[in-house]
Amino acid sequence: MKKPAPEPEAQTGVVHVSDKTLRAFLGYQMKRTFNVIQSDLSQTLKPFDLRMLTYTALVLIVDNPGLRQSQLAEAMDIERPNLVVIIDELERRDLIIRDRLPNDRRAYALLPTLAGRRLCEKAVAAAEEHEKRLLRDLNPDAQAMAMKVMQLIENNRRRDS
Amino acid sequence: MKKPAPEPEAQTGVVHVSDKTLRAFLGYQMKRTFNVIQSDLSQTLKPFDLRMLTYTALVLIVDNPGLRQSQLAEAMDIERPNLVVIIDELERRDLIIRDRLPNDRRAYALLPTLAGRRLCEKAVAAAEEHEKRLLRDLNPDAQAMAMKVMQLIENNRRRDS
DNA sequence: TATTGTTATACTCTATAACTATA
DNA sequence: TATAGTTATAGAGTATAACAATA
Repeated sequence: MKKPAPEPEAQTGVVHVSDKTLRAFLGYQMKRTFNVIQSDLSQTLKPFDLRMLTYTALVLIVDNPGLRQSQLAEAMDIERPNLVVIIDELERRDLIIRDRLPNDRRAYALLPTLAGRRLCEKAVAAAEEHEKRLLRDLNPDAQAMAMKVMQLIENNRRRDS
Repeated sequence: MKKPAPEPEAQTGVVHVSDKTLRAFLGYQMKRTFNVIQSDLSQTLKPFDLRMLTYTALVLIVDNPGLRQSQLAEAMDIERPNLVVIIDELERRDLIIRDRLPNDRRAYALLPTLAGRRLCEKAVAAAEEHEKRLLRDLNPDAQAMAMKVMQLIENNRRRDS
């Protein structure tokens, strides 16, 4: 983070953020970085006709066959109503099925189809490439550290509201 | 990251993500973490009637008086049309002004008002508290490392598209 | 009475094309 | 012809309340 010349009406296109402000501004860098990951991943998943949300849902169902919608929504950190259309889409494309639980007929067990598993495998391989590209400058220690930092932040989530 | 028992139809509420999948899934943890930061910051900014976008714009204008809208949009990583309503709102609340540049009458210099500076100061102080809370388990080294990781990822953004 | 999935709905954020006024 | 800001608009993603079926 170099400091550009602080003339007020600079036409350079370089925007200055003071150290004080930046320190108080985790969300600023976080959002920029997430935008990069999100748009890169979207491009990567386009050939499979998957978005980040449908991809995430599919991966989690393949990894956790029998998952209920409410559990999946919690894992994806989205509200239950918003998951419905995602599951609808995956089911319409015969990538997963909703299987009524015999012991609780309110809920569905979400199961991947064979086609779902196959598409998932290909999409995960592509996503691995995408991540390798984005993380190419980072040694495994730095990657692990970044993961740990994110998990710690998540654990400090507000309990209220 | 402990491994929960991998029974397929677990009712435990714990969702399993295999190591292989997780490794290929930076966006998954990133999104969860960003959600936490975003919703916590939104709560924090509510008393000031600011959202993350209006807050970011205000901070950057206070730090870079005379900025043009196109520069600000680039800094915020959003499209120019989407910035207009944000600037409209800040101007309507007399937190900033649009000042025509005499040498290029197409563009505006964005300047904070006194009220804008004051609100910004208070909001930044609140945001600092918010960040301290989320980062309380992290030593400065880990924080700096996480920042560096995010910047490196951002620098690997796709050039195409 | 509580929970699962659902519908409807509203709001925010994002992305694109086309316009205006200036350069 | 190109650029800065704008308008209009469409599409994602998100959040909440209310409902039917089931527990």
